[in-house]
Amino acid sequence: MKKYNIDEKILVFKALSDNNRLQIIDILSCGEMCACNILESFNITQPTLSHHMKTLIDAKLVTSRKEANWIYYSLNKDTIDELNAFINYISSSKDDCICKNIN
Amino acid sequence: MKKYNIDEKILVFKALSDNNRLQIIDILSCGEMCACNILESFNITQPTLSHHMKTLIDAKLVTSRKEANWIYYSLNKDTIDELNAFINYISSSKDDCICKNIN
DNA sequence: ATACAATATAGAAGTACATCTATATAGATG
DNA sequence: CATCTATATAGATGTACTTCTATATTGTAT
Repeated sequence: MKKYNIDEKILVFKALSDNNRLQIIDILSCGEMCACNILESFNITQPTLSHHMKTLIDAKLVTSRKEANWIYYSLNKDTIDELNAFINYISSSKDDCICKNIN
Repeated sequence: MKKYNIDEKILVFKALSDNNRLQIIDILSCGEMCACNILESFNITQPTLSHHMKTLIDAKLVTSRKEANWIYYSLNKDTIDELNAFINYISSSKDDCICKNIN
């Protein structure tokens, strides 16, 4: 796992471990959207949404852009691509695997 | 997200949100291994490992097989493939997206 | 049968997380 | 400048998670 920052990946997996946040990603898959529009789709309060958006941004799954009164969010496809690559990496046999040191 | 069981995916993401469990997956990527051998690679107690293995099995990321005194664990590649498919699905624009109902 | 070895379960302690209400901030508009 | 609108922060509460020690279970071997 040399070439990956595990702590970053854990942040990403944690961000994806919540139903509301998965739905937010689903919504953003169609394109950029502002917080107030996202909020309409959920039965959560505005501070709760704000908290979830922060979690997604900290995990770099989402980026934000301010325009006038609104903050527009969009998916960060690079992080998603990297996540897929990481999942394939840890689940595939490799030369620098810890298991080589067992026995 | 019609064709996916979100709760199952959340279980998988939670299972992957832990450094020890990611390392266990890394170790198992080389092939089947018994609990006692996995334990050697970690600074955790046997009950803690047992708990982590249960989490991985509940998420269907790992399967187990009993032989004599030992339980052998291996990766469930199907779950990993499905996870990659799911990540691609939620992050891609689609016809049944919730966002279609916004505005 | 008894003792041992591998793994699981119970229960406890501390930490992290999701959510809420109340309030603050920052920028736009009248 | 005062007000309104969109979003963020603070602080509280209840739940979930990680880890431990102690003990139980289950199967093997003497």
